[in-house]
Amino acid sequence: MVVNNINIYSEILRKLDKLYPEIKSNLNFNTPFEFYVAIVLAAQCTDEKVNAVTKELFKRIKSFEDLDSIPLEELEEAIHPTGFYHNKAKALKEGAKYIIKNFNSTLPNNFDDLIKIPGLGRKSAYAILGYVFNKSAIVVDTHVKRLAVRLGLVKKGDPITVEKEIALNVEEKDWFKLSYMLNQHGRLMCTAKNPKCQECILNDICPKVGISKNK
DNA sequence: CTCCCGATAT
DNA sequence: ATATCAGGAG
Repeated sequence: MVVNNINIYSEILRKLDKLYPEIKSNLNFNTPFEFYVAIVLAAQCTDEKVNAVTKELFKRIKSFEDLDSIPLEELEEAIHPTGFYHNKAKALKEGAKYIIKNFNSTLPNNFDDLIKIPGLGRKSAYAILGYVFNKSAIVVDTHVKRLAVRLGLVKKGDPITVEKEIALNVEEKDWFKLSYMLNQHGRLMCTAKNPKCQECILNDICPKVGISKNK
């Protein structure tokens, strides 16, 4: 523990907690199955676009069996606006098959099983653990990665480094909350382009204030 | 590392 | 016209 120095992690947690007191996914879902579909579609896509698509899609598919049996072309058409639709449709159907066969049609609640499912990488697996099963998880998406670099928490922004660094410096009970708050702050304030540094609650502890003025 | 897609910004 | 943004697979 550093004594004569502020802990940047507790400062971030304290400040961002005022802005984002409640953890709520930006993806709309009512069941574990729906979150699984939504998180696969969310790859390289905004949550808003995913929600626009799933609103209708969830009326037609309600289980991994439904997903397994829906014709590929029909699924591709339904998810088209989320981009990468060939990949995603294939991933969803292969994932559904895998879950039916290996996990008795039930979404697993542990990382080692989730990461085996075709189409789920680390970010999606941890998002499922956090949002669906309320387990501790560090969800490192592009926003969390960007903020971790800008705030100087890591030098290298690859997701595993960010995960390790947060795990090392933050109590486990705050892992999911911290990654959630960094995600929200990245979406709303510390945007990729033209971050609003002047209005940012973290601008007193951020080494990168004014970044928008440069390239 | 490249490929996968498309909307929006510049 | 070209750049940027949003993960995973091979």
